[in-house]
Amino acid sequence: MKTPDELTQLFRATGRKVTAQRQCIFRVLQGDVTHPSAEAVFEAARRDVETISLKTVYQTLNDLAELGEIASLDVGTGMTRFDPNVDDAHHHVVCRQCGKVRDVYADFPDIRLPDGSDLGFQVGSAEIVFRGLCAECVAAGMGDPVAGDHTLAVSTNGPSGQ
Amino acid sequence: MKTPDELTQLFRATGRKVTAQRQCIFRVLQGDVTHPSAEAVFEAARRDVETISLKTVYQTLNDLAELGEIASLDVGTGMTRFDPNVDDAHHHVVCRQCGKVRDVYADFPDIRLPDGSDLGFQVGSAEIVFRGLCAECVAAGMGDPVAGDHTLAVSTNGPSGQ
DNA sequence: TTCGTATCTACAACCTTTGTAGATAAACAA
DNA sequence: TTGTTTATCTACAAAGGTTGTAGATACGAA
Repeated sequence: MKTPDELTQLFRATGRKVTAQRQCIFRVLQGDVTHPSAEAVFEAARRDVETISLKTVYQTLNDLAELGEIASLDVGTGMTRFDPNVDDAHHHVVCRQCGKVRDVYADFPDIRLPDGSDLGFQVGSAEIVFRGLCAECVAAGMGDPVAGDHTLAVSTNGPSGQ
Repeated sequence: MKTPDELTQLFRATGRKVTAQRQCIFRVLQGDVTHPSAEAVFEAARRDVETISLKTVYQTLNDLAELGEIASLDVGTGMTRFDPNVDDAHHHVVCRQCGKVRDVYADFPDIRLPDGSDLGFQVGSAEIVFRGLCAECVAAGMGDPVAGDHTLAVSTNGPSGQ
């Protein structure tokens, strides 16, 4: 994701207006590695701009995703998560217990559909989601990292796949 | 997934009752490779049992998932998809345009988090989702298989990951 | 400063999924 | 077969996340 200043320019250049609410969201996202939900961005932004509305957060996040400045991913935690990191190809690891999401910087050059197994699909990208328990949930004795493999998900909305 | 008869026995053995509605759902799922949504199962089941309710479909699908007979996956199409195939380890390919989901039977033995990149996570499983355009959408001229990589997702709810 | 227009907030609606209540029917024993 | 228990059924409403609408506001260029 670009810096708040660069995003300001980008928004103006694309016919969008730059408001205090939007700049606040730019700052909130800057350097965030937690893949926050819209609600989480809302909570954080509200600490700066008390009157910001959830709708504005959704709108701005969707604009940023449309511009390719952030990626929206659905990792099965019930809500869309937003990833400001779109510059480096990466995958994700998700905690089955608390829903924590982190980037995985590892290259898997072999992830390619073998010829004949594409069922006619023109495949453009591949994503890997690792599932298990984060350190905190392990320490809390949440048990088997595989057990209860229920209702999970992954989905990206980056500029060009990853 | 087991056969409808085997599922009938399994349901009884686990203290569940077997109704005409449930057996209808068993039959609908049998051999289905489309990864139907609850709504799709509902539509199909209603052709057999006109009075079935959507709630019953959700209830039965959740029961089947709990028993490990089907997997629920969230591939970012907005609703949970259900996969009767839980016997073979596999991954998924998703059409960006129409939401079609198909199984991918390919083994990727290298999909493992390198030491030190797990961020403290105890990883139990990994899923790969391939995204692109299905043959029909390619024929319909839906364009770039990568463009508009918006709002996608993947999530399994199998018996023990994959 | 002025004006046109995008954005704001508040509120309601949407969609998928789940909870509740009373009616119904499966399972099992007699 | 009949009766009894109890899970399941349908219908309805509600939850949670997300998006549409309307009028008020404020950005940004002249």
